[in-house]
Amino acid sequence: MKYQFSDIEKKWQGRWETENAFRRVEDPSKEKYYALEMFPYPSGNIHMGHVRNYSMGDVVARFMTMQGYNVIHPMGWDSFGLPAENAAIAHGVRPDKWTNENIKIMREQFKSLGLSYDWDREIATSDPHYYKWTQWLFLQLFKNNLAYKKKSSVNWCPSCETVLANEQVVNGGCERCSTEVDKKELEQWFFKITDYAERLLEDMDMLKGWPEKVKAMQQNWIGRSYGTMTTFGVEGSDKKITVFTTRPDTIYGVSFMVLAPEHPLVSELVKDSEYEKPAYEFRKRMEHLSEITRTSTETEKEGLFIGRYAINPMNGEKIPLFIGNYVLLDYGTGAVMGVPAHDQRDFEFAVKYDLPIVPVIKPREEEMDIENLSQAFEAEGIMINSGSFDGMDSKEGIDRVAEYMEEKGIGERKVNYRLRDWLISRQRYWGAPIPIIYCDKCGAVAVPEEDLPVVLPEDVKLTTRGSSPLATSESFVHTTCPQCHGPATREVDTMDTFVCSSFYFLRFCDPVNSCNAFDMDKTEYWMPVDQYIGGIEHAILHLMYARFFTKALYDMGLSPVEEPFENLLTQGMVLKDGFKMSKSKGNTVSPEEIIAKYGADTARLFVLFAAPPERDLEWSDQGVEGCFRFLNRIWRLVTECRGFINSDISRPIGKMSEEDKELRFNLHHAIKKVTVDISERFNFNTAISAIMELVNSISSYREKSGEDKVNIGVLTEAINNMLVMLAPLAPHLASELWEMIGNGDSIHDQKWPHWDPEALVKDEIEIVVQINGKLRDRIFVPSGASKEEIQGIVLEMDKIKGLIGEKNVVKVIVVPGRLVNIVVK
RNA sequence: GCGGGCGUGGCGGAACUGGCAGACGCGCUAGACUUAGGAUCUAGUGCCUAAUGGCAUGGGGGUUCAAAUCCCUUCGCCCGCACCA
Repeated sequence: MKYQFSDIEKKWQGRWETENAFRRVEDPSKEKYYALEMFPYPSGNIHMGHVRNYSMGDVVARFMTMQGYNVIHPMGWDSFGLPAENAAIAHGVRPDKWTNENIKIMREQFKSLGLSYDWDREIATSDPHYYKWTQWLFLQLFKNNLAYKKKSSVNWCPSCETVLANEQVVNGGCERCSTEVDKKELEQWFFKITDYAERLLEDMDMLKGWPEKVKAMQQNWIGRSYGTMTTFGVEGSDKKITVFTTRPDTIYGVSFMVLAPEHPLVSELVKDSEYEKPAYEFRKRMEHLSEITRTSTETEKEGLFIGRYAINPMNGEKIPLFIGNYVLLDYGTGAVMGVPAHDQRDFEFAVKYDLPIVPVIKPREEEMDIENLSQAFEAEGIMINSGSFDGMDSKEGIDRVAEYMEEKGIGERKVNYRLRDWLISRQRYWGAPIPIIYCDKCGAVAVPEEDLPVVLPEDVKLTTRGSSPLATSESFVHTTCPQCHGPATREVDTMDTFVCSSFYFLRFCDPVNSCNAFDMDKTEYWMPVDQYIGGIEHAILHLMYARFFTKALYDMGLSPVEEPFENLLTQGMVLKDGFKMSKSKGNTVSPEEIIAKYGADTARLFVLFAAPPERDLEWSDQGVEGCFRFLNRIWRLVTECRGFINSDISRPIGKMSEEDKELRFNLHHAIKKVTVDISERFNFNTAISAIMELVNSISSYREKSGEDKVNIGVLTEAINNMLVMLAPLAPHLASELWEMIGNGDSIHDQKWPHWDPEALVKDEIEIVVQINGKLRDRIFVPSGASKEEIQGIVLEMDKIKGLIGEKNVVKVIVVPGRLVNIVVK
C-alpha cells in the first residue's frame, strides 16, 4: 500500500472542517494559551516564508492543545494596502473585490497546509465590520488627546503618492518600494506615541520572552538621552534660542551656534538683511538634498553665517550664529551649541570656518596638548576655562552646571527622545477613512460613534495624483457638521494600515462583537498573546505600534494588559541559492507545487527541520526529498505492523528482553527530548531528528527481534507515542495512521505523552575512560556504581594498566554516568 | 562609531549547567534485491596514517583533570541604527 498523501490530506482537512475541530471558546476551567502568527497581507499567493511562519505557529498551537491548554489560534487578513489599489488602477477591478478574491484563494491555500485555525474568528481589516472599530479606536485616541493634526514637513513617497511615518523610511527610501523619499510641508494626522516613549522603553523589562535584538532595535529607535535645555539670548533682539545638549559641562567652550536651515527663527533673524537671500538659498539647496546625503556622516560639514550673534548665558560671551547642514530640525530643538574642542562634528565645522576652539575639559591624567587639538577631546576630564567650575570633574560638572542653570532660570534638565509622533494619514483610497468632519464653525469634529463606520465610497477616481482619491467623491466629501448641522466636509485621508494591525490580536478575542471593539471579559481571558511568531522586519514598525496601542487602550480601560505579546519568536528568511526568494531574482519555490508533489506534511516537515527557527533557511530540493522519504518510512513501518499491534495494550507484556528494554529506553528518551525541544526552545529541527531516531530504532527493533519475538506491548507503546509526537508536525499522516491501527478518538485529542523515568534507567551504562583528557577506552559499568567502584574497575583494566605503565597516577576524576579521567605524570 | 548576532565535515545543522565533537538529514562510496531504478534495504563516510596513533570547532593565548562551550586577544561575515547635539 502506497502513501497516498493527497487523498489522506484531503480527507483530514475535510473532516477538521466539518467537525469545526479547532473552534475554541472561553473555558474558565482550563488554562488558556494564545498562539498567534503575524497575519498576512492577502497578496493572493502564499510563499515559503508564510509556510515557515504558519507551520511553526501550527506546531505550537497543536502541541499546547495536546498539553491540555485551551488554545486560541486565529487567522485573519491585513487586507488594506496599496496592491489592491494598484490592481484597481491597472486592471479596473474594484479593490474590495480583488482583495476578497485573494483572501478566498489564500484561505484555501492555508487550509491545504492543514493549519489548525479557528476560522470562526477570521477577520479582515478592510471589512467595514472591522474598520468600524479601527475608526472607533481612532476616536478614542482623539478624545484622549492622543490623535492630533498638525502641519509639518513630512516624508513623501513619490511612487506610492502618500506620506510615510518615520519608521517607514528605510535608508532614505520608502519601506514598501524603496523609492527615495521627499519632504513635503503638509497638514497631517499624528498619534502621540511620544507620550509613551518612556513606558515603551521601561516596560521592555517585562518582555523577558523577546529576542534581545528586537528590544535593542526598539531601544535604539526610541533613542532616549538625558541632557539640558539651555536658552541663549540673541544680540539686539528679544528672541531666544533654546538648544539641547548632553554636555552642559562644556558650555564655557561654546564658540558658535548652528541652527537647522529650516529652523523657524532663521527667517526672522535674517529679515531685511544682506543675509536673507543667501540663507534662503542655502535652505533651498539643503531641502533638495536627499535624506541620505544630508544625514550621512561622510557629508562634509557646511554652514552659513547669518549675521547675528547669540549670547552665552553663562559668561555673556557673544557667539556667531550659523545655519548648517548637520543640524536636523526634528531632533532636539533644531539648534545646537558648537563646542569644537569637545565634539568632533563641531570641531570639523570650526576648522572649516576658522572659529575659535576653546578647550574647557582637560584629560584627568595624561598630558595632552589641549591647546592644539587635531580632533575633539570627547572624553571626561577636569573642567578648565569654566569660571567657578574650574577643577571640577566634568562628570560631576554635568549635574552641577545643570543645577546652576536651573537656579538662574537659563536652563533645565530634560529627557529627549529620538522617537517622533506616528504620522498616520495616507493619501490613498484603500484604507480606513479617518472619521473626522471639518466644519467652518466648529473645526475638526469627530464623527459620532453611532455613525460609524465611515464607509469607503465607490464613486472615486483612483488615478488622482498627489491627493487623496476620497476627495473625488462628491457624495463622500460633503456632509453636515454633527455639532451645528451646517454644511461640512469629511477628512479625505485614510489611515496607515499599521493602525489596523495594532489591535487585531485584541479583536481576535471577540471578533464578531458589533457593540464593542472587544469585551473585557473575553480579552481578559485570552490576552496576552502567549507566543507571537513573525518576521524580524516588523521589529520596530508593527511591534512598537502594537505595544503603543495596547498601552493607550490599557490606560483607557479598554485592554486588560499593558504589553500584548508575552513571547516573541522572529523567524528567519527562506533563501534559495543564498538569496531571499523573490520573483525578480527568479529563485522562488511555490508552496503549491511542493504540496502537489509531496504533500503538506512533507512541506511542513522540511521547513521545520532544515534550520532552527530564528535562523535563515536555505531551500534544498534534496532536503525535501529526505523528509518525504522519512514520512514514507513511517507509513511503511506502521502499515506493516498494523496486523499485529494492538491498541488496547500499550504496556510491555511479560518479561522484557534486552531489545525490549532498549526500545523502551529509546522511546522515553525521545519523548523527553521532543517535549523539551518544542516546549522550551521551539527547536523543531532537533525535535524532528529525535523522532527520526525513534523511527530508526523501532525499525531495527523489528529487524533484530524478528516477528515471533516482538513484544507487542512494547512495540505498540512505541508506535502509538511516536504517532502522537508526530501529530503536531505532520498532522495528516499521523491522523491517518492513528485511525488505521484502530485507535479511537482523533489523535489531536490525545494527551501529550509523559516520559517514564523508570524506562530511562539502564542496568549498565557506557562510560568513557580518558588518560590526561584523551579518550583511551569505553567500558560498561553498573548504572548504580559509586565513584569508588568505577575508579576501582577502571584502574584494574589491563589496557589502562598498560597505558599508565610506569607513570604515577596523580589524580582520578570520576563523573558518574559520563567518564573517568586518569591524570598521570 | 553604537547595538545585536554568527564562524563546527562536501552541505543543512547537533552537542543540556565545561565532560565521548560531528546527533539527525542531505550528498557521496560499496554491496544486496531487481528487467531496470533516481524505489527499498545493508555497511561505510571529519582530516592525515598501512596500522598503532596523531590532528581537528576562524587564528593566537589563557583558566581547567577536561574547553565548540568560560576569559583575553585577533581576523572575517551578517543584521539593525547612525552628523541624535
